[in-house]
This record gives sequence, structure tokens and C-alpha cells, in this order.
Amino acid sequence: MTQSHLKEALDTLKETGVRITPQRHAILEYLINSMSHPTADEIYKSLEGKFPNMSVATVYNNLRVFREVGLVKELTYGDASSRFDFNTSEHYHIICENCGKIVDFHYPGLDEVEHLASHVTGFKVKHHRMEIYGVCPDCAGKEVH
Amino acid sequence: MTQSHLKEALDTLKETGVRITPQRHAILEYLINSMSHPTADEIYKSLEGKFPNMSVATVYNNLRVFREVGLVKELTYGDASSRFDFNTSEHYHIICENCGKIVDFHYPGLDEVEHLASHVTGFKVKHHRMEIYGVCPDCAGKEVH
DNA sequence: TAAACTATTTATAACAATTATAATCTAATA
DNA sequence: TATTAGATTATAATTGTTATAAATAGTTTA
Ligand SMILES: [Mn+2]
Ligand SMILES: [Mn+2]
Ligand SMILES: [Zn+2]
Ligand SMILES: [Zn+2]
Repeated sequence: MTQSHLKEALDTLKETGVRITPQRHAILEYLINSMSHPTADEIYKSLEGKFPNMSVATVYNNLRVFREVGLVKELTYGDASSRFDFNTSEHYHIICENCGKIVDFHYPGLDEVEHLASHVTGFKVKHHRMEIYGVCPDCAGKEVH
Repeated sequence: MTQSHLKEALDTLKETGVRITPQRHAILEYLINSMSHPTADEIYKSLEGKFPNMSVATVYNNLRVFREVGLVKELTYGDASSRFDFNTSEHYHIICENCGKIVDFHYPGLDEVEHLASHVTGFKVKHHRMEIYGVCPDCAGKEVH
């Protein structure tokens, strides 16, 4: 599963003429295997054993490259640092306001809202962003003593 | 209309024991009258004629105070600076990817999505965030030569 | 193959939004 | 009036991210 994701991702890089360097391979591998939504710094730190001389700029640069070819999505939350999501299928996120956990969930696209917004504002709609905030089961459990 | 909004806002401050200083009065007035979604720096610059010595920290501090008592909502968009919305009624935003214009629009709350997300993830849902991205009529017009 | 060119990485400096700190000022209270 | 708490100011610090330039590695051309 993750192997085929990695293979597909490497193919995408080849097709778009982006060189596959050891650093890029490792960042992609980490994104796919982590099954989470790491920050650039988390990726940087987790790879410093393997690449002691890797620059943090390399992580940022390559995440930007991956975003540009559609391999990852960047998730921005206010002041904190961006998180990166290996782009498998369309999905939304629900975020715990207590511990910051981000969980995927699927829901059909919000076509109706997009349509109405376009109608009342005259905008040409491209896409939307939606996420839900709340308290995760772990944190809710801890609240009850 | 804006007068009553200002009056209500000042009442809210009184009720919550927040002193009404000239700076706070001016920031609130600006937020209500601007009918837009200014950044802290825009507010700061627009008031420097009236308050030549006002510190930018004062703007940030007071916007935080206003947010904490529920008078304004902070809108965060990735790397750029936060924008602030005087909190009238619940509404969503549609944003032009070309010029950055932010336009309000109304839509009933997305209760169904919240409910499903809660069901499949076990989260206790608090609220959600949704905005739509596209190209505004002005920018779409310019594209056609 | 050698030379030239291009992409990538590294190290480091710069940037920009925001926050922290400490001193000063203002207003409320005793 | 003296005391206290709250607010503002000026400035420094922080932090995530980007820019820059030199070094390295890979690719293409002669
Ligand atoms: Mn995800
Ligand atoms: Mn608004
Ligand atoms: Zn949690
Ligand atoms: Zn526009």
C-alpha cells in the first residue's frame, strides 16, 4: 500500500522532470509512512539521523516542489507552522482543540454551498476549505476524572 | 446602524470590566466602519494620524482582548497576516485568489457535516471553519481582454 | 571523456508577523 | 493623597519561512 504510493509518487516526479534525490526520497517516504500531518520541522528532525547535514531549507524547498506537482497538500492553521498531508484522496479534517490531533474523515464535496456562494457573490468558484474543531475522544476521556 | 453596533460593543466591554480607552474606542470604530476585514497593520496605519504615538503592540493587544470577549473574529490565512472581522452575525467568506478580496455570504450552518464527523471520529464537535476560494467578478472581468 | 550547463543542497542571513519585557502613564480605589 | 491595577509605549526577542550565494551533483553537449 505505502509502497505503491511511494512508487506512484516517484513516477509523478519523473514525469514532471523533478530529480529524485536521496533527500526527496526520504521526505516522501516519511510523509507516506507517518500517516499523519507533520510539520516541516518534524520531518527535518526525524531525518537528521539519516541526513546529518540536510538543511531545513531543503525540507521547505522540497515540500513546495511536492505541493506544486500535487503530491502533498499544505494545511495552514493560524500562527502555528504549516502541516503537510500526502495527497491520497479528497478528505476533510477534524482537529482536537485540546491536543492538536488531526483526524481525516470523508464527506461528499459541499457543492451546494459552492453553488450558492457563486450565485450570490458572482465569484467564479475554484475550491473550498472546511475543517471541524472539537475535542477528541482521548482528551474528552481525560476531562472526566 | 454602525452607531448601535459601537454602542453595543462598548457596553460589552463595560460588562466584562475592560476599560474603554481612546485607542480601544478608535480601533473598534475603525473595525465597524471599515466594513471590511483589516489586518492589525492596516488598523495601526489608519490610526497613526489620530494616535501618532500608538504602539503596534497596542493594536495586537486590543484585538486579542476584543477576540476574547467575542467582539471580533480572527481570520487566519496561511502565511499572510491575520484579518479581523467585527462579529455581527454568523457568516462565511468567499475569497478571491487573484486580489485577496474577502466577501461575506450567508448560509445555514453545516450541521449535517458536523454530525457525521462527530459520528465517525468520536470527537465532541465544537465548531467548524469553511471558506470558499475563487475569482471575483472584477478580476474575472480583467482576465477577458 | 571533458567541458559546460543545470538542478539541488547547504549554510547562513534576512524577513515579517507577532509576542514579551520593562518602563511609563492613566485611572480607579482606599 | 497614596496605593494599586490596568493600559500604553518603545523596544527587543521569537519563530516560521524565504532569499542568497557558494558548493555539489547530475545531465547534456562538443
Ligand atoms: Mn489528512
Ligand atoms: Mn466577514
Ligand atoms: Zn485531543
Ligand atoms: Zn479579485
